[in-house]
Amino acid sequence: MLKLTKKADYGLIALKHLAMRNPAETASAKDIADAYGIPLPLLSKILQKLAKSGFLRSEQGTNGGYRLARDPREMTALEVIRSIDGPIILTSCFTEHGECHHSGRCSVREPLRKVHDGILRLLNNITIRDIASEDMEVPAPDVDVQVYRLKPSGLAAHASK
Amino acid sequence: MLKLTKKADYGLIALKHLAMRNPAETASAKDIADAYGIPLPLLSKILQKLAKSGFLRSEQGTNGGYRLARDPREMTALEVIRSIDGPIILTSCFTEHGECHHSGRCSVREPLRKVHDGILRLLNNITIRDIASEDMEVPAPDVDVQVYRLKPSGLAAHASK
DNA sequence: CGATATAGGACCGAACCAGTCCTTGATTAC
DNA sequence: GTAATCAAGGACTGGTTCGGTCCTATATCG
Repeated sequence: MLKLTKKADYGLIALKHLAMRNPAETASAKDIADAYGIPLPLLSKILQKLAKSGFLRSEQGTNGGYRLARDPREMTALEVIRSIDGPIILTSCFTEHGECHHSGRCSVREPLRKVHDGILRLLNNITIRDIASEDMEVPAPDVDVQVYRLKPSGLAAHASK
Repeated sequence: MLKLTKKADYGLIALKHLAMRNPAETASAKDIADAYGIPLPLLSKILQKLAKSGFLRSEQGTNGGYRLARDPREMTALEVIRSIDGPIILTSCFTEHGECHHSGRCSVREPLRKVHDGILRLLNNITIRDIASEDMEVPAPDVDVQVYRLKPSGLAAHASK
């Protein structure tokens, strides 16, 4: 039902945390876990993944921890989420490389691919730096270019379970 | 991992199917299930839900079945998905009504809300009619307004599990 | 009546998510 | 050298959700 995993959340939180600090100092997994109430062993694995994916540089030993490996402006939410959760697949009809195993029968594949690409684009246009900058009141321009043509009931409507 | 459920897929497929037929005739759940290889009892419940949500009108008895209850231009993918899968919540930090139970600690809530709204907008801008029109090569204009500013590696990159 | 429909409750296996536990190994402080 | 502090990573578990099946009840037409 179109939800991000908590791991992805935690990963973004951690990266934001690191992006807002002096890049010279490291923060340990425990520091971050404590700061946001995230279970330490869980966060550890997320940070390990982010390190392996090249977002973080890790330092072992006393006073070790993690620091950003790249400029936060060069880390998109899309990359981060993909590195933690794996590829984003809107519908099982296509993997990120395409191909539906249902052959030609899945008639909504192409329309949904548009949505899929739109979501990727959305996530790709948000960087860790955007997230770390406190005043997201003025969002990245091209994220909000689209006309907000919702009907009054649109977003407020709430489908009962 | 940001995936639509198969139920939502099936629901969209069914609505598209109905939208492309003569609105005077009904199609039974079995017809649709057979046409797309969807398990009948599963599809039945989806159609029931869609009927209860006002997308379909159902007719029981021999030669019964389903027909669209409204103009397909007035049914958005967002409404359909919500009616089948329930509310879309990008992150557990906020329900569709807002409110994070982690109080102030979840620092990425606001940035993610932008993504969340973007996705809703995306889905809200696609109608069943859009999906049913075969030539989606020319997509709804405001869905694709955004600049496609992906780095070369962007969409192709594939995060290993 | 009997065939064909929808309506809907109960149930089940598999997958995945979130989280825990435990061990290993590197680095620094003492 | 030893202890403390850190990351690395494998194994496991409880819970939830998803996808799907089964079965019964009810409505409608021939």
